[in-house]
Amino acid sequence: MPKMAQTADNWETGCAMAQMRIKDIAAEAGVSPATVSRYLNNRPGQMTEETRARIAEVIERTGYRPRAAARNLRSSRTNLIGVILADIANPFSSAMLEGLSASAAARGCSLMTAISGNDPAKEAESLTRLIDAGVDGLVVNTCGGNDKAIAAAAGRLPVVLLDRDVAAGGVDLVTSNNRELVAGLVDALAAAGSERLCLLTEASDDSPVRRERAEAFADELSQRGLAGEVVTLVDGGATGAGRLDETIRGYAGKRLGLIAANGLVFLRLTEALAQLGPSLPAGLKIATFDDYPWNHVLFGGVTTAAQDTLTIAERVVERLSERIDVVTTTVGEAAKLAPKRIEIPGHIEHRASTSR
Amino acid sequence: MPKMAQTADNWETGCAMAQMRIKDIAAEAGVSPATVSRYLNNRPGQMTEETRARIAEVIERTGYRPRAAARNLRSSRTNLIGVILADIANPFSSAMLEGLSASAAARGCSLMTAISGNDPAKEAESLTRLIDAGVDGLVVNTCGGNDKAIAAAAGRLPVVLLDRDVAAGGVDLVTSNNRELVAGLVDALAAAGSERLCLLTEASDDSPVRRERAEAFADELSQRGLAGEVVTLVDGGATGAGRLDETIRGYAGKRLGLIAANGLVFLRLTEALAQLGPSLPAGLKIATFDDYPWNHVLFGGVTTAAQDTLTIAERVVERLSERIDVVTTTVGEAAKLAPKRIEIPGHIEHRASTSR
DNA sequence: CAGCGTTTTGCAACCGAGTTTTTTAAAAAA
DNA sequence: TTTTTTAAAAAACTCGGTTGCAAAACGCTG
Repeated sequence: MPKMAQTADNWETGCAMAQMRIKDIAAEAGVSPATVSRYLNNRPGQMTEETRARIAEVIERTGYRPRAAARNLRSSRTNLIGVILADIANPFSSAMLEGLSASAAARGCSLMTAISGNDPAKEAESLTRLIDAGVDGLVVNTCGGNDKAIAAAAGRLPVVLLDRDVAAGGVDLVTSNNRELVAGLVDALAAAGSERLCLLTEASDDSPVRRERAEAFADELSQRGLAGEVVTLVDGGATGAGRLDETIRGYAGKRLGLIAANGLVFLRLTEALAQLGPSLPAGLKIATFDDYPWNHVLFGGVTTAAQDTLTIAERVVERLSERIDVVTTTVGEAAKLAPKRIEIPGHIEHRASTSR
Repeated sequence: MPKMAQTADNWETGCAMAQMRIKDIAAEAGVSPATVSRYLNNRPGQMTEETRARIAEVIERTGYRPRAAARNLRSSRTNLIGVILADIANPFSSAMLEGLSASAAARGCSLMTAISGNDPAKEAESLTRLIDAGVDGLVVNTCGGNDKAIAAAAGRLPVVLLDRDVAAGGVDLVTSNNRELVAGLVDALAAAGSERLCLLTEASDDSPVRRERAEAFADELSQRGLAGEVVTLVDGGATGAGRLDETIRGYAGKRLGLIAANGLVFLRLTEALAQLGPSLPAGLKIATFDDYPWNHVLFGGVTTAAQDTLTIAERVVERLSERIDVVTTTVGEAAKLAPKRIEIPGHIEHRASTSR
């Protein structure tokens, strides 16, 4: 029987024994560190079943775990995915984080997260901090204002954008099919009898997503020959409530249909409508983006454009993995994968707020 | 002028230049790697102001960043904090994540996050995965069922529990002062004229937090001589709605006051009440834990026990840092810090639902 | 049993920064 | 000018796995 490795036993406490190194395992199993390493990584050179079993036994018994830092240094791979989120308070973001976490874990990766809170400076800082930490790739839900830095990062390591694109393009992007979702909501409102539609937006949101939704909205209206407009409901202070009142009163009794461009706008809309009563004014129909749990409850259920967050997350990680594999497999020059835009279809949850 | 280091320039693209190493910087600045290292870490040996400036210039110009993996290996410190969250959909968790992220960043640390989704198996897996990744410390918002594994982890590296304790104790815990919050809500309802109070709970939630709140509730009632009880509102399916109806009807007109033990329960409560009308039935007062954005909106505003998530997050990171410093500073035996329970006071948001 | 191909295994050189020790140079004192 | 004191920089070794190369062990055939 091979003698106990020096560092394995701690006579003092018996509990907090010193960390074992691969060479300790090797010594105890009577093989070389290289062999243990090959065992741990399933490397080409097959080893005797007997050797394999002996190593397995020692590792099992000692509870040995290889030190990640040493591994990273040699292989320059960390199995870490960096994630930068603009606004974690948004349920879309938290659902996304859960999905990313699961998809990454399924591939043996962990997530390093940073939250910019919609502050470009923080986002830039997170970008460098995560890259410095050595993440293998980055998922960025950008708040805007760092397009150049993000593009530069994408030139240095795999980057996949989440939901929001950068102006110049050229970086992988996974997003919902916003045009279809807008069409779906317009459908629902039109079917509910709305004659004039408003898309309610937020002044501070100048993201590509908002613009895409606004464009799609305008296109849908003209294609169907419907009347309507884009209204900035949320504009810093409480001015929005007045503006909404105006909008609603202006069209009172005229079969108005409202679409909240995101969850925050919907929240404000609800606030404003609450003064009018518990159920919707007669003839008023509403629908919203972002599937908050409260959408089931308010007004007896609000028709919602729901994004398929789980699939989006899965595809993000999948695409990132592709890029990571390419980078580690091929050499510099040939490692160019063409940027790709991936749209994941969402679906419309039809609820009471757009019933006839 | 010192000649360009070999790896610094890339004639091909000019953009993706090879990573520089500390020795390249040293060569270019005409000093030794050790000197650059001392510069980077502000080590004791003072160097000539001129040397310092030259190194700074080269680092600035080349955009050199030390490789974290190499650093980690040598120092066995990663500046990574592992975070395991039970349920990210809960706004408490997402707010906490934002706070932790900010507090950690302020200390130069990044967060590695894992989400258990209230699954003990996933939690256990996350525990080992994060520890294997080499985090300096762990923040755990446990879903339960892993008390032994968590205690064992706490014996190996700094661990601070968030909100939910483990049965055996012995691990640092940061939590809200739930007893005070319960007292505050009872106060608010009593002041609003409620004569009989119900604490509405969720059957599947068997956490120490729920138990603490239930106990505090019972204590408050007996101290004030108020009538009341704990009612399980949410119990898997829709049975809860019926149970609530029963409760409300049973006390109709008797000045009932309801407290939702958490946000999910409150959501179900809202659902059930929605059928009765937009505003609360006469004489019924409600209050809830968990400060969701919707609490401002529903019923004209719902009185809420709000936790001070930012402070909780800050104290968690602070405490974890203390432990990390102790571990890295002192040797094994002396590194025992007594476990500590830190309670952060929250506050009551008084809103329309408990007005007289 | 020699000869040859195949697998298993060990040696030793890494990865890149940090740290201790030694050497060299410069400044101060004699 | 020479010797002593002090500081700055170079060289050498460390951290703990990984990996190219080559030697050793093994199995098979003639």
